[in-house]
Amino acid sequence: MSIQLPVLCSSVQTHEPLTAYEASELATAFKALGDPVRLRLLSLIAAHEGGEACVCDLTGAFELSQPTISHHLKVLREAGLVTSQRRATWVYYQVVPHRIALLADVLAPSDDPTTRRSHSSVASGCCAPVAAGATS
Amino acid sequence: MSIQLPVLCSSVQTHEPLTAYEASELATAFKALGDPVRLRLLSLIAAHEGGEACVCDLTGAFELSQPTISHHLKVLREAGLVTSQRRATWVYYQVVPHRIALLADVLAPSDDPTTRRSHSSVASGCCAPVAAGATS
DNA sequence: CGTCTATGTTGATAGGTGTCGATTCAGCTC
DNA sequence: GAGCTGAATCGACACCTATCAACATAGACG
Repeated sequence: MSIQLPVLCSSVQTHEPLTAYEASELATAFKALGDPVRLRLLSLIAAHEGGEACVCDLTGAFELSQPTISHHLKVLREAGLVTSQRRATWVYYQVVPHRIALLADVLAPSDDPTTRRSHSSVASGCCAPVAAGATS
Repeated sequence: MSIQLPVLCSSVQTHEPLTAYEASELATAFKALGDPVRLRLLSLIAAHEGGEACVCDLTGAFELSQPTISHHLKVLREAGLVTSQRRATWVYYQVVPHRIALLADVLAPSDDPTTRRSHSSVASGCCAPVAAGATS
């Protein structure tokens, strides 16, 4: 259900243009970010105590119905940007930091590789496809 | 015609959740990135000699009509991610590096502010709205 | 088991988006 | 000015998406 996002060697600002495949995978993630509600959901989850939040913590922040919030969370989940975890009656969502950091790296300028931010999973898996462990 | 993108103090991964306004402005930019064609256009322009490319350099890379490419370039331009410049018969597009770097910063983890990437215009204008000088 | 609460799913609908062909516009060259 | 080339715009169409109300599902609790 979730996509596989390749770890990239090229950045948007490198001399190596993105391949059609890379662009296609990345676009799915950026498209998920391309909605104000989902951006706020993401930051709300990250800002919430313990780095996780249940749906009931999130719906209150919007004047939207619960199914709509649930829909947006599904989009984020299928883009691999968050994971969900059921505990008792509640479903808790957490962000996937390395996934978001990967997107940041794609956008970051690459003219200064020495100071280039390196994130564990990103650095270790460069140029190799990495299965994104999203929720089942 | 172009949007104003505020320089943010909060990141997606901070304890400060995005405001509705910030999220709305950012979403416009991320939405522009949420299409594989536009992502490739962006990287093609950046990778092109001199950091700029005319439309005729770009259309050849896709099996899409010229109006379609022109449409995608317009979306990128209105999102403030590229600027255009007419020289003689040709129109040259260039990326707006600090704008893309700003998006990278929003996504980048903020738990380590000392190593946080700082880009000229971003760092200098923190928390103040910055007019994005896109093409007229 | 029945009920209650919290989430997810479905179906419907209005509006947005990507694409193209046809046309128009801008600037060069003759 | 006429004609040519590169690029933008327009109108139309198919497809996608955000949203809601209604319903279904999962687990807790009596």
